[in-house]
Amino acid sequence: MEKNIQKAENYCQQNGLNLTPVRRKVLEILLEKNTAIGAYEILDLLRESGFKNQPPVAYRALDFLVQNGFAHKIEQLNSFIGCMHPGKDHSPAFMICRNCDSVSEEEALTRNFSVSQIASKAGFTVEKAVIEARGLCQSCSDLA
Amino acid sequence: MEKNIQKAENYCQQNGLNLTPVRRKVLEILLEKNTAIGAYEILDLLRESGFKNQPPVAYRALDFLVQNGFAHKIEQLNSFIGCMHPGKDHSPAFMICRNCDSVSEEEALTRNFSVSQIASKAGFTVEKAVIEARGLCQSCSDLA
DNA sequence: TTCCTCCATGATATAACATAACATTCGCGC
DNA sequence: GCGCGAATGTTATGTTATATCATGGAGGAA
Repeated sequence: MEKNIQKAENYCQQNGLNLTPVRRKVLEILLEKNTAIGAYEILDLLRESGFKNQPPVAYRALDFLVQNGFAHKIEQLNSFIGCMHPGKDHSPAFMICRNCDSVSEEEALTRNFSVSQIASKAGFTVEKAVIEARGLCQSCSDLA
Repeated sequence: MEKNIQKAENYCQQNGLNLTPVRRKVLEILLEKNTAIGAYEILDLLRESGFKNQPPVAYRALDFLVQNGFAHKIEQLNSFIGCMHPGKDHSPAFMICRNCDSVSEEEALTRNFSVSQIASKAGFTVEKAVIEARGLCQSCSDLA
């Protein structure tokens, strides 16, 4: 995980972004889990680490992280997850396990899979696509 | 629109579902718009029609409608939209225009487009997929 | 009929998620 | 030092959603 933070810091330096202590801490929090975390849970963890804990603190940091590709919002869960490849242009699809709550990020931009293909039939220009699946992850299937 | 309500009523009768006055009214409200509507806006409209207007009233009706395929939740907007083909097994993709707020439903289940294809690579079993794109609709593109 | 049960609704309260608005601080270039 | 912009501090409030318990009404069984 520390490696990912390093990568984030490098990326920020190269791109004139300011990875301040709160932002960095939130990113750490996100990267430590493979589940999505709500803003208020993050807030609690921030407080434990001595940061201020009013809602805007978390939301601002999350905005920054999402904006710059270090995190994604999982719309179905109203929560957030760290991203392992910031900066890289990607169109993620999230797999949310209903059993263990794990969330995994897959690459959705393949020849066989493009929201834009569907959209273009309708004359729609896609700027951002949200793809989130619910179901059972590998491990939870194996247990069944 | 009245025709769609009719269809819904028939479908309910055939499937032992109870399209009560509130549920029917909420469905009417949803079908009258081509944008997504929030629960609290629905609540206001319900009150105007003489229904009770505590939050659970709207959420219960919406649960019923979503459960039975008469409506979908648009996760990015925390709001709801009526569905023109209840009962039919479908996997919708929504196109949300950032300019005019229209939301259109497209069919996502094609040979070329399956979340399950992506998921299966990861050993994930999809039970429900949410696909929502943001961008510009045809008419708004034309104006630009 | 009476009772029971199921389903839907009524009603109150509160939880969970998110942002508006304004004040303060601090680094940086002039 | 001063002005500026970016980030953070702070207070308040807005928005979305659910838990919980009470009530009512249709339909079946004894």
